[in-house]
Amino acid sequence: MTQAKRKTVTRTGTTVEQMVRAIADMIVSGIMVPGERLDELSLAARFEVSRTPVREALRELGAMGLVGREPNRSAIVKTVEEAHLHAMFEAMAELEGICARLSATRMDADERHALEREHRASMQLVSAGVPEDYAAYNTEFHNRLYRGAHNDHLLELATQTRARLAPFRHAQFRLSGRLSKSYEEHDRIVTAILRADATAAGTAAYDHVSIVSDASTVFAAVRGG
Amino acid sequence: MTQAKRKTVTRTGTTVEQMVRAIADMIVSGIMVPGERLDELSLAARFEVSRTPVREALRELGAMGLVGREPNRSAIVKTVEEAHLHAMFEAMAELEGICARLSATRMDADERHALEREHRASMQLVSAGVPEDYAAYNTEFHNRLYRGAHNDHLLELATQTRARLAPFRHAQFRLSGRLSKSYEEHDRIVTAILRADATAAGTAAYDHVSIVSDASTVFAAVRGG
DNA sequence: CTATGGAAAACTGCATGCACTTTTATCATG
DNA sequence: CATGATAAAAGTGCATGCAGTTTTCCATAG
Repeated sequence: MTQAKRKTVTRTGTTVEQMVRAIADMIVSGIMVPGERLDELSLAARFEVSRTPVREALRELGAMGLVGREPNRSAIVKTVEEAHLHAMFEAMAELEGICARLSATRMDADERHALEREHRASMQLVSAGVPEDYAAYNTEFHNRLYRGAHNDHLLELATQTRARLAPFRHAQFRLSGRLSKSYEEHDRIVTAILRADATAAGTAAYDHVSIVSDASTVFAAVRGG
Repeated sequence: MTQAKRKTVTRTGTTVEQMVRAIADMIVSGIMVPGERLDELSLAARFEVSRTPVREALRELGAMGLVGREPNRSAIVKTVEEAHLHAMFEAMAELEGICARLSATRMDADERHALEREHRASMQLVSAGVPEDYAAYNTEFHNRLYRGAHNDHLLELATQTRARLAPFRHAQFRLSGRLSKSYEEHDRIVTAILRADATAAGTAAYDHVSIVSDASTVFAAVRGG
């Protein structure tokens, strides 16, 4: 019974997958700082497994771009330096623009209704003013846009890029006034999509991300050095 | 000396990396067919290593999206089903469009000259009519576009998507007339970029990929079943 | 007090082995 | 002849161990 340790009940997947998720979370949530070393032995101890699954997890995280790896050297949390950060936000803006543009013409009735309903409901979150709650809604809003494009690969690219940007976008909703601004920007996107105005939707989404980018780079500069 | 076996001289990287490249090549070049099982023991024997590095390579290939993996089951060469194939080509077209659009305004003088020079030189390849040679040039042409956007993340997304599509684009240059058509399409893109006409460059690149998509899906249908 | 050399400690890369799961082959039964 | 049970074979998941590389640390020279 040494090597059976189903932590939770359901489809948590294999040990390695759990670790990938756990480590990715730690990186994305900022618990692990860029540049930090991820040595196999410590991680093995931490997760109470041997080095073999740790190595596989690191390999996968490397392929995901979250950690850097070179031969005979410890894996390190990837430093997303200023330049690349800007590149990622720009790419994100383009991707969101595409998704919104496609969503405008491709979303079916249910998707449109859901989008509108949830968006309206989010007004309450704005007045409540709890950044964490709004952040959670915001993620779902954007995912809805990605899915609405009805293109699995775009969904994958957008999700992946968003995950990598997460640590740098983390605190943006704490900035005063950002919450209601965000709502207004969402509103422009939603309205355009409901009108099936592809161009307007694309532009609105692009601008929305660009603004977030500006808000976040300040934060990144403070935090990343 | 059981475990030292530097195959070639230079920076081939670690054993695992070599294997990743080798297996990816086999998949991408069609030597391994979608659905084919990749069992660890056979691969280990084939590459004359133990199962450990094989497992890591498969893990990475899984993250790259080239092979499918589920617990306690052999990895299999991923079948890119019709639907997702279309999605990937569409995403590729969007990405190329963005890269070309950005290239039009961002390429520096050297990059523009190189683009023009290589493009002109490729005319010889067209008349020579060797599909393999033109395919190699073509890859470089597109990479030039991705790099010209001066955005590392877009470069990464485009490269990644292109790699996954490679198997389905493989035989397209064998289609009669495709070579010179490709050259003409490239010409439109190059001309627009040299004029710094972002919109035209974007559209031309988008159309170029869309055409390749049409040419390739036929092939994919035949090949993938 | 800073630079340098080198040995020890720490860590990675890979091989091997065992437990558990899936697949395949065998065979009895309707 | 098909069918379902079941045991053997094949294969995956992970632990452990050893060889080789990198990092750390401390003594010694400048």
